[in-house]
Parts: sequence; structure tokens; C-alpha cells
Amino acid sequence: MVTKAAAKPKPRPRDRAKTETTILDAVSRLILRDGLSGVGINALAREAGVDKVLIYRYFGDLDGLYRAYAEHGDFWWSVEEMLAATADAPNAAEALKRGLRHHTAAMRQRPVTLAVIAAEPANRTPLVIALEEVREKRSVELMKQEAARHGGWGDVDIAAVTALLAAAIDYLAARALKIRVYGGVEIKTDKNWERMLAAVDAMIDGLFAASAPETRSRKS
Amino acid sequence: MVTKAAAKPKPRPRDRAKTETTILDAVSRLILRDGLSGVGINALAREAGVDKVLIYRYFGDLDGLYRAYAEHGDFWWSVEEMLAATADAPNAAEALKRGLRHHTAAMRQRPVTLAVIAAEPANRTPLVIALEEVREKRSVELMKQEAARHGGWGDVDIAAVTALLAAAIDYLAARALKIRVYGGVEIKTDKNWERMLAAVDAMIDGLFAASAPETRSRKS
DNA sequence: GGCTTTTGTCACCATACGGTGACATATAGG
DNA sequence: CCTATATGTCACCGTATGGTGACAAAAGCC
Repeated sequence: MVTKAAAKPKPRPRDRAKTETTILDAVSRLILRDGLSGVGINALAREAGVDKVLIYRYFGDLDGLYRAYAEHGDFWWSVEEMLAATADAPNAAEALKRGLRHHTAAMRQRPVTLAVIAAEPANRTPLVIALEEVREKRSVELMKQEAARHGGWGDVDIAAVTALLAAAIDYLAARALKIRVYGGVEIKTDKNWERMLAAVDAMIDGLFAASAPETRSRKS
Repeated sequence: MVTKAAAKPKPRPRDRAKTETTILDAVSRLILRDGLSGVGINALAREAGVDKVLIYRYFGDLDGLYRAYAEHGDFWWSVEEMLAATADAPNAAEALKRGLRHHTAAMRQRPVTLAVIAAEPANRTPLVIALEEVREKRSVELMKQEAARHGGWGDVDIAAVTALLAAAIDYLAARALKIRVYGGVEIKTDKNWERMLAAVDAMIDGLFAASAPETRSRKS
């Protein structure tokens, strides 16, 4: 859907701020359509309907563009937001369950982030690295705060468990952008995400029930 | 102008079979070093020390090369192998635990497969698609056979659980090829993989303990 | 007004890519 | 032996890429 075709000799208005946001918006569109590796200078200039020399002028080079893009948008949950989402959890197990549900929703709402995650192992661009750093910092910080809130995690190896479950969610959500199925499960529908989150809940319940009697939360 | 250290005109022996395996071997090396997207005609010809025209002659084009490569190697566990690994499991929970451990070992032993998985969401090449098909077929088949063995899975949503846990393992193993850490956990060491597998075991134990001690309660 | 800076447009460069035609020569078949 | 084919080498094409220099005109400033 090209709204501004080059067929019309309409000169771009001289407005740097607007041009910059036009470019950054085109980055999002390009990431969603072609993935992170689709964001090159030429393709981007084409998509934005902007001469590529402006990209160089305003952002330096491709890496500068990635850095600017990383700072411009909202790609992740914040620790505060997450703490609020788990605030009224009666125990550690419940907090973990709610946290993972919030994480799932936050990820599935951010297709651009998912596309970046999908490209993570392959493209080590500044954008990917910037998002990784945000994620690592926030997840470690969150774990610390939640631990303080609930007096530790009993016998549960919380780092391993959260790494596993968050990895599963990230991967499946990212994969669902382009691929319908994984392991026989249709991963694009809300219904099946609810199924998977129910499975996560059940695993967490079983885990905490077996390990730490004082934080036991039996399903009723 | 950069002249190669040895300007020695070493003629390649005229041996099609050997040349073909030279090329396919170079594909593996290239995937490991630069990822799937690093496998292009020019880079491959360079890496293999073979004129690119031979690649075209023997494999048609890039897609043909990918297809030939997909058929040439061992990229996944077989259903028989997996059934053998879980043969003496006393119950469904134990079978699932052993299966996931075998899956983990099988994946971590196959870095090329992991590199392809890492590229999956981004590069939809025939190689990626071929491996996906193998995986989907085998995992579904395995689930069927295991279900028959253990008389179903009780109340456990086995498809959701295995999809989640296998996704976590695949993603973390693939990620570990290039990136050291995820969610604060160092994912390259055997020690931490054992930690994570222990967490998987605990989750599965909890899951089956909580759901149906007797597999008598089948939904009608 | 006149001058400088900023914004935008265009033409161009060197390089890499996937792909192909023409040629050389070692091997196989008669 | 001689010839045909298979194998390997080389030069080249069109296109795309990341990146830059030169120029026009609008906007800001005196």
C-alpha cells in the first residue's frame, strides 16, 4: 500500500522533525513486513518515500538509525508496570503466574519487538543488542524485587524456571508472526495461547506445591 | 589490489562426487560460522574453494542446494531413537522427562540444526522448511506413540506442555550458539543446562502429581 | 533586500550479489 | 588412436547494496 507514489512530482515539505518520524515509522513497517534484516538504507528510503541521503544526514549511518529507533519506541514492559501487575498476588507462585501472563500479553502486543527477537540470534545489530540489554536488566531487576516481596522462592530455582518459560513464550510468540504451528499446536490463536498459559499455570502450581509447603497454593 | 598469498594455480581434480561433498561440507561450515543467511552462492564458492558455476551445475540454484543439503545430513532425532530412549519409563511423566532430556542432548549435539532453527523465523528457505516438516511430523508421531504406550496423558494438556518445553529448549539452545546469557542465566554451560533440565523435571513431576495420580479419569 | 544554513533531490561510486556464456582440458567410449 | 562429454576456469551481466559529492531551493537571520 503505497500512498505516496513517486509518480507525482510532489516535493517533500522541508520539515526535519516530520521527515525523521516518517523514517522511523517506515522502520517499523519494514521490520513487520520483511523482518529486521529487511531494514537497509535503500529499502528504507524507498519505503519511507525519502531520499536516503536524509537518513545519513539525520542518523549518521545504519547503526545510528538503529540506535535512534531503539530509543524512540516502547519495546518492553517496565519493571513498575510488571510489579503493579503482580501486586496483589498472595504468594510467589501466583506472582510468577501473573508475571508470565503479563509478559505474554506485553509481547504479543508488540509485534515489532517479536520480529526483533526472531532476528536476534542471526542479526547482531545495535537495535537487537539494545533491546537485549533492556530485557536482561529489567528481568533481573524484576526477579530481585519479587524475591524481596515474597521472601525468596523456597526451593524453586527461579532463574532456571523463568528463563525456560519466558524463552518458550518469546520464541513461540515470535514464531507465530510468520509460522502457524509448532509441535502440532496452532500458535496464532488466542484460544491456544490461553491453553498454553493454563499449562504454564499448572506447571508452576505443581512446582511450588511440591517444593515449598509454606507457599503452597493448591488449585481448588 | 590484494593478491592471494599463494598464487599457485592448483587445479581441482575432476571428481564430481568429491566436489559435491566439498560443497556440502562448506555449507555446514558456513552455517556454523555465519548463520544460514551467510550461505550465498559467492560466499559458498569462496568457502569451498570451488567455482560457483559448479554449484549451479550440480545443484541447480540456491534452493536446489538447500534441498540437497537438507537430504544429505542428520538434523534431527528419529522417532525410533526417541522411543528407545523412553522405553523403560514407568509412567507418562517419566517418559516425558526422558524424552525432553534426549531432545535437549540431540539438539545441543547438532549445532547446524540449531543455527537453522535460529534463522527459522527470518529465512524461509527450503532448508528451513524441510527441517520444519521433519520436526513437525516426528514430534506429532512421537506423541501419538507415547500416548498409546501410556494410555493417554490424564488431564495434562500434553500438546501445550511439550510445545512450551520443547520451544524453550530449542530457543535457548539455538541462542546459546551466539549469545551467552538469557534472563540472567548463563546458557552455554552443561552445568546450567542440567539446572534447567532439573527445573523441567520438577515442573513435569508437579504437573502430573497434581493432575491425575491414576490415569483413570478420562474425559468423555 | 541580501546572505547563510538547512532541507531536499539527483547522479554517481565501489562493492557484492545471483546467475550465465564461452572456453580449456581431463577422462571415457568408440 | 580420435572424439564426445564431463569437469573445471574465467570473464562477464544486470541488479542491489551502503555510502558520498554536488546542486537547488526553501527558511532563518541580519
